[in-house]
Amino acid sequence: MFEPDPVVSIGEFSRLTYLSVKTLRHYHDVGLLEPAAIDPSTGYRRYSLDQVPRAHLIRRLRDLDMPVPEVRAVLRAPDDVARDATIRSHLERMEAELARTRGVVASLRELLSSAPSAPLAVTFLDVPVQPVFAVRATVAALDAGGWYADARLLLDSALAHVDARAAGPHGATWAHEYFEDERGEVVAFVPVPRGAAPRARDVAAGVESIELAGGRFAVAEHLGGFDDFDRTYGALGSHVVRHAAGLPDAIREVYRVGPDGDDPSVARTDVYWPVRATA
Amino acid sequence: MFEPDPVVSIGEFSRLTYLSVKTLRHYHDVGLLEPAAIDPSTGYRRYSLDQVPRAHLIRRLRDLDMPVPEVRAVLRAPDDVARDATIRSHLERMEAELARTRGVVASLRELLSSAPSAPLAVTFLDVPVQPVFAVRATVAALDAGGWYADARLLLDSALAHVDARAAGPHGATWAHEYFEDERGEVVAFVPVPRGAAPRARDVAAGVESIELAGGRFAVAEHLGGFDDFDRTYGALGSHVVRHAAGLPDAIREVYRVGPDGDDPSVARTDVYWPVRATA
DNA sequence: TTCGACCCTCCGGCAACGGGAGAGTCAACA
DNA sequence: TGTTGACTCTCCCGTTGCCGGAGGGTCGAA
Repeated sequence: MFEPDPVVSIGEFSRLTYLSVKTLRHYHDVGLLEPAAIDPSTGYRRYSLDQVPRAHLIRRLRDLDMPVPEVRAVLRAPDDVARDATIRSHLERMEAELARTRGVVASLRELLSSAPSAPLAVTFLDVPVQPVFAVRATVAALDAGGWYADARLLLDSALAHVDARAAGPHGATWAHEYFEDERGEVVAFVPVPRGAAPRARDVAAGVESIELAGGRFAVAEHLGGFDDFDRTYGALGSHVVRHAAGLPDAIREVYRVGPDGDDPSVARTDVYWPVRATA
Repeated sequence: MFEPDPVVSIGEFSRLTYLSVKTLRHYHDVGLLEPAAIDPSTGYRRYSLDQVPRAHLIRRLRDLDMPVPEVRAVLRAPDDVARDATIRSHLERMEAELARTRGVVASLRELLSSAPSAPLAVTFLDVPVQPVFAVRATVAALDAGGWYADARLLLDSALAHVDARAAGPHGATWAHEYFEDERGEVVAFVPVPRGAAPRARDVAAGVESIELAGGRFAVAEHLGGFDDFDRTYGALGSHVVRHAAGLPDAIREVYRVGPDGDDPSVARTDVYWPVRATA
């Protein structure tokens, strides 16, 4: 007694799955959920009842804004381990996004609290050439956080193997295109004593030994996390526009005090904005 | 000594605001942030430094996914009260969204927990005609929650004024198009004793006195909140496909036990799926 | 003058569908 | 056996908030 699973029309399947007819057709087009059969003469889609659970899974994943290609990966996962890994990584991204959102909300409140934003203290400094270990890449703004964390690990590792202390706090330079296109060259660096050279294997991993150019900079201290960086940039850049002439060189940040675990409010960053040397 | 605020090029303004050049041009197009001046011969945009704080505010609101028209409303708000109201309502929507997401995650875990989902108990019932007070509307799936809450208030108010008890728990019928197009006619109802009639003023508010058609239904009980409704529908509908013939009439839900505040797990809903009467 | 960096305006594309037109199909009732 | 009326099909375009790129003008310092 073999009883095949009955098939239903797209409208009926829609009621069984809470997916709209349009959506079902779309999932067919993109290969997420192929009908069990298609009438060759009329083109009518026929869905089998055993496709219902699969549709329910798709619905949940899509409700969590998982991108369609990823949903496809989950559905095609060879085993539960691979499947759960994909799902978990998506949930982690959602967590990260939530944390970011919380930061932005806090920063928004701050901005609206009408504390007339203490006028930023800006000083002009002539900075000498600085030997550093550096890791360089063209990075999109969205990836910058993760990329910098990796780069920093590389730098620390290189540093640990040359029997020298860092000659100052970590930092990074950010090219103009990074701001204008949300993607540009970034150089993560850590100052080293003159003459220090990384091991060949660190060089192979991407660590360079270079010198940061010296010159004149307008400098301001940024307090707190990344969500408020724009305010310091705005104030510092405005100051430069008013009182000096900017240069097309990369902006430099020096992370004197990092965030304390989850609390970004203790962070201290010096922002160096390159300006024309006064004659 | 009047010193006008300096103006800067779009690229420089981009650095002051952390907004990409493309984005700034886009905000110009959609009227979010008009440059302070435009060179009539070259078309070059010039931004004034005093536009920086406004740009920062826009950035934060957009980072919270506030739609552009709403951002515009915030910027044009006549006073801080109106402005904060718009922002608060957006934050509330984000909270609601977050709650929904949590529900979906829980429901996803449940689905994946491989508890082989106890086979749903389905019974067939012949239901008599039922007089009800009803509120009727064509509703989109996204608005259904809020709409039903309002409708229920109307029904309860109508009921309170006719000196009659409800003759059964609240419920609603959902037309086929509601599932197929994510938008369709919904009738919220509460059973009343035969002969009860609402006040004229409740009628004016949208309350009708009608009779729900009787007939044969496949009935199953759904446990818990809305995020899992698709599973009950899937199981119930599949059962109908296998053992009866469905009808194009609206599906009926009876909310026997509602969610307990934030806890949807105690809710009990009977789902009535119309089927052809057995001859 | 000349070069490279900067700026302009289109035009097209993205994700994941929804709306709607125009036309073919199906099933139940008369 | 028609004849509805509900159902389904395939395009094609629109949505939101930008990004990428082409093709071409502008600016400023050497």
